[in-house]
Amino acid sequence: MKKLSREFYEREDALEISKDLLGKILVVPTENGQRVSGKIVETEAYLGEPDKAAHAYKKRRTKRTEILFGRGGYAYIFLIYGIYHQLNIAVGCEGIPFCVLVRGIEPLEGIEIMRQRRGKRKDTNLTSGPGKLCIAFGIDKTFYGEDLLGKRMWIEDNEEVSVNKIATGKRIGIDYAEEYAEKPWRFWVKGNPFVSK
DNA sequence: CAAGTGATTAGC
DNA sequence: CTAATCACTTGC
Repeated sequence: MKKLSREFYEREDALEISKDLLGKILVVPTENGQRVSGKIVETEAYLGEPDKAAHAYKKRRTKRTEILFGRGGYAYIFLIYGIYHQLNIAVGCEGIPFCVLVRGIEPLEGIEIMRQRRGKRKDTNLTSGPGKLCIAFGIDKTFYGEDLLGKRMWIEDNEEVSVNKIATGKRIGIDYAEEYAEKPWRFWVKGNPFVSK
């Protein structure tokens, strides 16, 4: 398996990238080098400048969103509701603050480790939500700004998800974004149990 | 269904 | 400086 290239992340179309990321493999090795990985089954796109739901709306540039303005292919981690981390991927070229939020992952390798980190729960509950998958993969804000072509975490290519298995819908939890709350910028793999509810 | 949680941001 | 806000999860 090979890592996705910088070019993959630096395309102009964040919606296209969001769709393409479905079915790809996120890998975050543990400290002793064991692979923990899973298939991405749910994503959301945030289009930066015009998108009221995005942190980088109107090119709002702060300490937190800074990474989005750099090149594509870097991890954008942030804390939400004081407790949970979320995994985003900064995409688009320098100066274009697009990002893709990873909301659902199907565990593949290192499932035992995920169980340990998540406590005793049903397997479908390990990674079926943005906060949960970060716990399962051990992602915290020390991963902020991590290069996805580096050694600490990356995404591997995998077979394409056929178009007729991809579902589209409104994004979650952004009711404040007015007309942008209705945009169908959320993508998931139809019928997959690891898609959040 | 409601509450908890604390970083981040915007507004004085 | 202070207050308001929030791209969620869990346990009642």
